[in-house]
Amino acid sequence: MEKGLISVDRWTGHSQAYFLTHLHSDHTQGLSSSWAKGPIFCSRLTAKLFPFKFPGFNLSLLRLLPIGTWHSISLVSPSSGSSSTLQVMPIDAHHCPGSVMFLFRGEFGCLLYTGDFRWETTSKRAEIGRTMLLNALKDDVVDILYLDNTYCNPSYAFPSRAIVAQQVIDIIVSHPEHDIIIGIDSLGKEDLLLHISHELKIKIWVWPERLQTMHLLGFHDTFTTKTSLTRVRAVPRYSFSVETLEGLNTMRPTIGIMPSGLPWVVRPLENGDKLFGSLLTSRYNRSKWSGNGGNHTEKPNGNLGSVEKFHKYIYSVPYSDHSCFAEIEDFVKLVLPTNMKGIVSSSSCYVDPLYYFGRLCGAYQSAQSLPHNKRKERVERLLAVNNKNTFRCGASAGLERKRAMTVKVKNSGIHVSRMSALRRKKRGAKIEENDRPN
DNA sequence: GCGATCAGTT
DNA sequence: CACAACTGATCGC
Repeated sequence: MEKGLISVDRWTGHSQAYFLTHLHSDHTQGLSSSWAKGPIFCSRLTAKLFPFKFPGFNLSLLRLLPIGTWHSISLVSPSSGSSSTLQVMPIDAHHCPGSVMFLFRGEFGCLLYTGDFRWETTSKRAEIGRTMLLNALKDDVVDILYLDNTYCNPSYAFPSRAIVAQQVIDIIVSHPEHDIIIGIDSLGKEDLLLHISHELKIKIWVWPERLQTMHLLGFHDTFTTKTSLTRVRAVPRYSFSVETLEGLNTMRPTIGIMPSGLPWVVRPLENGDKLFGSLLTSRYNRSKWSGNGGNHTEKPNGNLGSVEKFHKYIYSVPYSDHSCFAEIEDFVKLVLPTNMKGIVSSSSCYVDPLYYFGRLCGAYQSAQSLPHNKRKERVERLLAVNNKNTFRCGASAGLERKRAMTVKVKNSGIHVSRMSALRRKKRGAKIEENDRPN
């Protein structure tokens, strides 16, 4: 079976060029310090952060692509030996530092791979990104849009990060005598922390490795590893728990703030436009929260909008680095691709973006009715993408995936996974199964 | 030691 | 219940 000439966020196969959208670990599975299969194309900031994540990596493999400009890459078809030129433009994805989308064009047509992205309409930076994309697309039709469909369901609605950042300020200001703990990952949410620091004129504690990352990002004055300098600390999300907060509160009054992409599901039939979400595990829900009567229902901060207090020490705020449904819709309307695919299929509930946005695709009907779309097949032979979205597997893996295949629920657009819980994790089995003629 | 896979965490 | 992102154990080489 012919392998893809290029790979996006996919590191286990063999390609001639590899593209990295950003440095979160679910996009670098298979990448390591000793990985050396070929050139990696990424943004300048990702390249700067790269050696910190993969010390000892052969940096001569990295190819920096300035954002917003086209670059040509020569590829050679392994089967025919003929060479072709691929053009690629990285575009700011507004997901985390260094994150980009990749716009490709070549003999195969025009592809846009968003990686993880947030498409806010309010900020200056978002406006620049929108203009950049429109300029890049002005002479092209996107044949296939590979879309971050993490929250591709109208149930997912949350405000812009700027609004939520202000909500976080309100929480902190309303607790002047408390220490503040904020859960973050190894990359991302820097803008939130900078906003807090700027508004409240305080430094923010981070753990030592995170301080190094902050320095690499160019933030030299805002962050500290000295706890005595500030009451606001950003801690690893995996060390942020109810138990942690309860332990801290035996020493000093402390509240936790979790900026989370957890589902902020609109429940129109319940409490009007109130937003609900949860950062609590089911274990905790059963064992402690429900047993603690009434505490979580008090609303000491009536003006916090969708902020939800789940625990006497913990606030969850809908600060998401992925696009909400309305933003995905805006994006699709802007790009108007001929066809599209979701790149996230790890959930037990996969929503095909075509269900919601298919009518926006110019050639959607014809693409669906044609038994063989030659152009699409050419495209798919060229491009191998990450394991959330693999189009190519060996024959035996293909058989396995037949068994684990998803089932399309008629008229719902929701594919209910039949994978066992064991096999459910990020197998990327869903997308191409529905594209292949049987 | 390394990569792949799985289990488990918030 | 759910998510994205992450850590850590284990296994085969």
